[in-house]
Amino acid sequence: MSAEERRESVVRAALIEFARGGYHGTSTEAIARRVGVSQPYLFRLFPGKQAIFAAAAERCVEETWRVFDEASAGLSGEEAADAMSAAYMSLVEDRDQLMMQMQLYVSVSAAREAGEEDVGETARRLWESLFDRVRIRIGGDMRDATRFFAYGMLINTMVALGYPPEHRMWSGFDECEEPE
Amino acid sequence: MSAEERRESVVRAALIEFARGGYHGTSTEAIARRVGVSQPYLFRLFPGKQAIFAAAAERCVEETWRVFDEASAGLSGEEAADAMSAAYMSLVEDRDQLMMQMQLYVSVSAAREAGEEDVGETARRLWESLFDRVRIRIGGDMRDATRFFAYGMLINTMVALGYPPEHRMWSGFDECEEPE
DNA sequence: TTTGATAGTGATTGGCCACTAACTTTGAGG
DNA sequence: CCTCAAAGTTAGTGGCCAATCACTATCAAA
Repeated sequence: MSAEERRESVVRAALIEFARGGYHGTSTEAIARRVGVSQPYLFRLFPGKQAIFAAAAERCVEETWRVFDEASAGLSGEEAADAMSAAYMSLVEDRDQLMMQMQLYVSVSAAREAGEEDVGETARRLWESLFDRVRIRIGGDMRDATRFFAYGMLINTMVALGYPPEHRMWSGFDECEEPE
Repeated sequence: MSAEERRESVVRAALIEFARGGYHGTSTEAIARRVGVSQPYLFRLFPGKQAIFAAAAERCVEETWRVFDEASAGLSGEEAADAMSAAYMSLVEDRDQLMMQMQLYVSVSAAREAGEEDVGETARRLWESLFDRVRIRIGGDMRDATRFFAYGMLINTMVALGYPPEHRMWSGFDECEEPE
């Protein structure tokens, strides 16, 4: 397998492992095991653990946009917002995708603590790129976009806490999304 | 200083350190240093690192409720909601309080990975206790409470990402809170 | 002044983990 | 068949960290 293909599979594996364990709670050993490769080989493909995390984070955000983009293709305004809401709700099935998002957000403060300010800049760049693409798609209004992301962040939180879909804590979402 | 008083100061120090570094990114050494005590002594006051984290998490949630409770004392319905929104907005100044919340949420998935399912149960208990107290205070409606917490989670995220208060990313919040 | 309980420390240990170095395998092109 | 580069491994290192153990210091009551 070519180095480029390996890097791709490392990113996929890393996204899953980091999503579940967080940056410090995930060993490169665990990632390597999931890829099916020896642990030191990761360091031939990436300069270090940080770089693997960064690649997984970027992949996560791009993947999220891909889901939004597909769901709302050809739509705009409120229709696009509804389509993307429904798409995000279905992402609840994909815990890893959502948890990787949260891990990215919290990792910024840990990195700042360690003096790595550029982690924060990267994370904000990713956030804004997603935010603005969504905002444009639903009509450009800042408040609409903010509301959209607010519910998104609550969904992330409830998935993190492990609430099953039928739990009463999900019952307050029926105003923003009534699929059928 | 009595053991009980020491435990209290450990909880306060732990909240700050865990908020900034996350569970795995924070050493008991760092907590002890902040308390001004030797690292092994922590293990006389608490059975282990997990217990310190749990105590800090519980403290964090109770403190958040205290802020809400004070801000909305004697109010109800929309007035209470507005007062608590404003109070939460002012909590943005207290990064540690907000970040500890997020660390609690993401720690659940890491704990589940490690087979400690009771961490999730504890976290959900804390979440629901806060959620329901707020919900009652603002009138009891599930959708209102969900909206309230949705914006709260977005605020947490933006604080985590390190956006200063005057940044354009905060401009979408003016529908839910117009202080003066 | 002894006694005993409680507060607190220094030294250590065993385990994990990111990362390195040196070596082996594989396979496509001449 | 040979060669050489790229893919991949085994073995190891130094550092950190949670937890333990054995010890000291303080002080109030008998």
